[in-house]
Amino acid sequence: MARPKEFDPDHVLDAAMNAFWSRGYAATSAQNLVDSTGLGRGSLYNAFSSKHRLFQEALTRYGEERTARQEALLEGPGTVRERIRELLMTVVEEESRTDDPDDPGPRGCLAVNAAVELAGLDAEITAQVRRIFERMAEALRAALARAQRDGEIDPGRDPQALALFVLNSMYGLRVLGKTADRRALAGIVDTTLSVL
Amino acid sequence: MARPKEFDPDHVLDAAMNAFWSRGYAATSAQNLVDSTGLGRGSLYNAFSSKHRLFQEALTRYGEERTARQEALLEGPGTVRERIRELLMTVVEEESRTDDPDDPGPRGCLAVNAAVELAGLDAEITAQVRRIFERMAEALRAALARAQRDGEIDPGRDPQALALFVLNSMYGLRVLGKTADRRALAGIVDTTLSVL
DNA sequence: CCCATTCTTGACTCATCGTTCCAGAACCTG
DNA sequence: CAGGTTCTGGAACGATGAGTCAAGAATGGG
Repeated sequence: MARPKEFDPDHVLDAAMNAFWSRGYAATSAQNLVDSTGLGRGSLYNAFSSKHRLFQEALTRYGEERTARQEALLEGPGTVRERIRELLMTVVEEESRTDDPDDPGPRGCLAVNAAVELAGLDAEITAQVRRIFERMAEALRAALARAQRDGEIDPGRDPQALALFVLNSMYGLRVLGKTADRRALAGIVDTTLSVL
Repeated sequence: MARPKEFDPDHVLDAAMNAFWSRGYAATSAQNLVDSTGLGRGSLYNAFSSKHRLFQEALTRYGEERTARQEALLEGPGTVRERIRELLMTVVEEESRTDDPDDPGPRGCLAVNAAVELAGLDAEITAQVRRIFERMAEALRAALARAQRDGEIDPGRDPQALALFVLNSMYGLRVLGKTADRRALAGIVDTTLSVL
């Protein structure tokens, strides 16, 4: 009934997501998005209406992907402590700066970046970020509650409080990762885990 | 010998600092800076050369002020645990969102905001941020080492590692503060302090 | 009290911003 | 294979970005 799209919307969203992830929202121009997605301006605006909406869709996609992956990681085999250590060490690896001077450095977490850049300035995006944060907190809470049932962790502790504590450490790593080296970050992971 | 400046550079820097703090670097326009400082465009550029340099000077001023205040807080009376609790609870208060819908929400920490927005894209600012982070870590390390000498904390622990852990929690609060409420943040502070 | 110097004001430059528009191409249904 | 519809590529739009500049005003040393 009409001409079909020539692009895969998910690929385009991935490309846009990477552009926003590397530069941030404000510093990513429509031209950058045209270049990185390969679409023409018309197609891009026809499909996504505006830079703002494109960012929202990219952030949603990021949130789905990430939280799903991290939920799977937490539900994997081994003790919950081991699972949480792996979760945090994945962040450490992602944030570790290399010695290559051409390396643009770690990109952090798109949701954290969006929170810092846009929370308070953009209610919609703030709400999206909150949903992502809450979903991650819930995944951690469930894992910790499981550890309590299994006798791995003191059942007297508040699993929700512990979950927020771990999440807080994780987001701290996203910030300190901008300047700290891998050893320092790994030490923080050790100290964080000593609470559990 | 020449016409004297009609403005106080420190006041102007404070005004610019607040503008950048509220909106971020990229989203703060030269016009915003003209409006918030009250200077004419010419005077602003004559005194600070460029938006980038103005940001650097504002960030430097922020770093001096903040680290000095936090060093003083850590060196104050009482146990080091109490001092660190007060430091973290100050952050919690700063980041606590009110129920007022007109409240633009917490602004976070300018150094953390700069790290997230600009690290990897701007080597000079990344270096400045690193200096601020390291100075805060050192202040914490000194306080923790003092607590060890005083028998308040197990002298077997690595004070540098503990300092980075506390700093990491603090920067995590700057992120989670964008969406979490005061109770959640206060709980994170409690859990963080349970390590010491 | 004049002159070299620096500061102030705001109009101006020109590049780039996000977005719109349009002419042609591609498709599906009938 | 005609007609209705949507997609494509890129030119064009008005607005705004960062930064410049020129003309006048304020200063203090000679």
